[in-house]
Amino acid sequence: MSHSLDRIGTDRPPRVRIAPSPTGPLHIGTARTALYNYLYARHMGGAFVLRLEDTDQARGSIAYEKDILDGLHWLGLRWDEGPEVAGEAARGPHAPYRQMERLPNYAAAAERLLAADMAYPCYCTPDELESDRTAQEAAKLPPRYVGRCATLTPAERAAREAEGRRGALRFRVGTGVVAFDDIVRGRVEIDVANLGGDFVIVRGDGSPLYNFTVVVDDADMEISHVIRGEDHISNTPKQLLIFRALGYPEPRYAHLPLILNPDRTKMSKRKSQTALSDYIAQGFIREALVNYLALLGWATGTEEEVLSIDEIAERFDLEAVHKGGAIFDRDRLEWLNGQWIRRLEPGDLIDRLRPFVEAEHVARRIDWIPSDDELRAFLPVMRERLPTLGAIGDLAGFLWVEAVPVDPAVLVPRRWDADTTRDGLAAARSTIAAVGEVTFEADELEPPLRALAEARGWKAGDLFMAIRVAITGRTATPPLFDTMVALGRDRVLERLDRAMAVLGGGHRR
RNA sequence: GCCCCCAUCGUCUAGAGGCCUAGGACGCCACCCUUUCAAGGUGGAGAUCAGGGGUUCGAAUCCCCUUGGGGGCACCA
Repeated sequence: MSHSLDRIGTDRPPRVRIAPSPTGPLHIGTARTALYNYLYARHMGGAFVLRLEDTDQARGSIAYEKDILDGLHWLGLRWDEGPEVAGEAARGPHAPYRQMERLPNYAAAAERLLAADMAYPCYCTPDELESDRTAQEAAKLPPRYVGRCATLTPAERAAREAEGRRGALRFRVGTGVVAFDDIVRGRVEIDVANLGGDFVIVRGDGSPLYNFTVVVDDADMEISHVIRGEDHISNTPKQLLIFRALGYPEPRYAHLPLILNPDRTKMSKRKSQTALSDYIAQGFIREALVNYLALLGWATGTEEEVLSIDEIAERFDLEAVHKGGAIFDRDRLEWLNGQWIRRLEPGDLIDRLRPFVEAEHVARRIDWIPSDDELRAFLPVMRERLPTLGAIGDLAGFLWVEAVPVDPAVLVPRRWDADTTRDGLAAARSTIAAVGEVTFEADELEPPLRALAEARGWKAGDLFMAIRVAITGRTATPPLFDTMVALGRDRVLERLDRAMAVLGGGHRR
């Protein structure tokens, strides 16, 4: 029994799948698993299937389903076969791709198992099960189903049914060792005795459970390679047993290392940001996320670091995937995000910035929304200063507000006092005012202002800093002259006046 | 408790017996560039390859043990 049946033809193009459960928003780990499946399919010229595992009706929701589908879409992971979405019909020869619509398949498979006595009805109550478990725990034994209903006679079953009890269906685990050759881990062997006894495959209410549906569906959909998280290793023998009981060929398995919290535990919502939608909302772009995720647990073997999804698919090799878990390193993600932002075409960057600019407006952090032309003009100095798209407000928000708050304490440069600052700003104002409205360019602003500083014996940096704070309200900004151009002559002069007013009276002369 | 898995700089990793006095990247530090902030460039600190035994002329790479870490043990997926 420890020998596998025929494998699905290894000579044919592989069929892989991602099978998310809509019980939460798309998790970054699920996203990576989906990506690896996608990459493997693309690399091998196989098919990437999407299946929704929605049998947990208590926890699942349509909102989560949408979040997951949108997220996968956003990442650019197009599935070759999958359920209907947003009015679009289901795609692929194995429809439906939603488990709640495949119930008859599970019922038929369950019937076969029951008829062959490879599964049996179990009438144990939750209370009985619970007390079994506590007793085992007290005796320091591993939790396991005691088999109370394993040998019920037809008469005994009938008696229970007559009492109105609805039996769950348990799969007979038997004895022996189940082994499989994992593509990333090599040979894995697990003694059936450690599976926790006969396990439930169909609930008392007739709904099927994960370890059962996954096998029925993977077999129906002719999935050849199951690429999933390492947390599924202990489920594999159970599933293999069902594949065999049903007479289905076994897929090959590849168990991916987990993505970890900084403390090396499995990445969780409690300790890390796990929802892909949160990363999207913060302004990470798909190119960076895909690039980062692909390189978390796998490497090209070369020193290439910044790669597009196509370049990655070209190089992808499941056998080179790591065995050890990897901590999610946000700093590295941000670096890659910056790399990719700088690689975007200007028009593309503007389109992607749009929602973030609008969000700033909605949050009333800016007074109006800049036009594409305004954004485009300032793009060259913005792009290398944006770690994420969401940083746009911090970086350039001062451009799109009526007035900027100026703190006199930061307005006065370190080496200057209030009087010098007032003088400097006044002098700068007339110098700037002298520059023509039409030809208000960075090239024309810098020389006269430098000359002014020199004539007055000021360090150019001090003068520039005072102007910077006066017109932006902050000490760290894009280059000053580009900033003045973006603001426009009138607004620069107006802000200088306002800043001088902030400094108050104390007329000197 | 039981079963399974894993183990190279702080982090992601290269490395598949001699090319390794262990390479790259992020982060960190310094310098350069520079009006601030970034970006970019150069350089630096940072790993007795978890520890101990073997095998071998030779081990980060193969084997064993120990230690450490993780995952799983549901009528969740």
